[in-house]
Amino acid sequence: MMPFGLKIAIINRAFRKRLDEKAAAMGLTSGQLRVLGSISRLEAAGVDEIHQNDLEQLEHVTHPAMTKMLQRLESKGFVRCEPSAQDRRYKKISCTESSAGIYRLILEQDEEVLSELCCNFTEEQKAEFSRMADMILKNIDSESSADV
Amino acid sequence: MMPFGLKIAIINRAFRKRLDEKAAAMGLTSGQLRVLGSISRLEAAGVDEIHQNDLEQLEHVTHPAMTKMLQRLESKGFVRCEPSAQDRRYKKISCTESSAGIYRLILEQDEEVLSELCCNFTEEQKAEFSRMADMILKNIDSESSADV
DNA sequence: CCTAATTATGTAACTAGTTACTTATTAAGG
DNA sequence: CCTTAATAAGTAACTAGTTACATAATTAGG
Repeated sequence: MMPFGLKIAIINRAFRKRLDEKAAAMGLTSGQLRVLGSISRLEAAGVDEIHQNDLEQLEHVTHPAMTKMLQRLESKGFVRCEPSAQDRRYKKISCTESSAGIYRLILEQDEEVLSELCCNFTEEQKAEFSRMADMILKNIDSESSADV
Repeated sequence: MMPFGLKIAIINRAFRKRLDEKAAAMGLTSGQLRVLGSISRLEAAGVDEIHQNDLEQLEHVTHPAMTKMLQRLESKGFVRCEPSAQDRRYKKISCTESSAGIYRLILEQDEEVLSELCCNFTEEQKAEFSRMADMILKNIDSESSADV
């Protein structure tokens, strides 16, 4: 039997690959699209100032990973980074005009790829699968916030 | 709602992180452990000569990724690579004594991590989740083998 | 107040993945 | 046979992640 670690790695790679193909049309990678989506989501939620830290916690990535990701996105002109006025340690992050309406597109393409991978699922199975993924995420979140 | 691409990326990172902690005790990373497991699995299945190509197809990774992975594993002394006698293009790969009994350990630790992540699942839910992952893998496999 | 701890971010060096290109060996056709 | 195709593996340059360490700004204690 194939270990679960290998299964999830393969599924993750397959998802990324399919999304990369769609993202390339916008001059982006799947990872950049994902981060851009997270920024848009926080903006839509009404967060006044988005900081690098917020994105790291949301995506469960380390500081250096997000530092470099934002540097790439900034150099491509998709996000803007400016020092926060209140606390100069913080970096205030925002989407530029280039990435303004991109969020809906991201969600659409994400849903398309999921449907491709789950093409032999019933609607009920797809919903159940999504619920189970959320249960795992809840465990991961509670554990990482518990290590105070 | 969080896009599925982000969900699976987070779950994959969480799985890798937990497995990395266990693998570190053996001087390995989770990725190296995973590949070592795949080699052991092919050996146990009675494949006479394991080639780099076989591992790439099994793990759905590109040639250069596996080339470097095997170079790292070889330099650490966990695998042996020798040119095949039949066809000198092929590289014959085998586990060394250092990694002989490691397969059972890999499966145990994989199961442990899965149980941690699915701690709020019933046994039935865990089995159902595994079945669904297999269904997705089947789609991925059939698609990649169809592009002849 | 001023030092010390905390916190946000940055940098270096590494593992792990990608695409694109090169090399070497075998297989196939004229 | 001998050239050409196909195939296995390697290399270069990049994205994306990790740990460990450095830097700068704010917060807290004495």
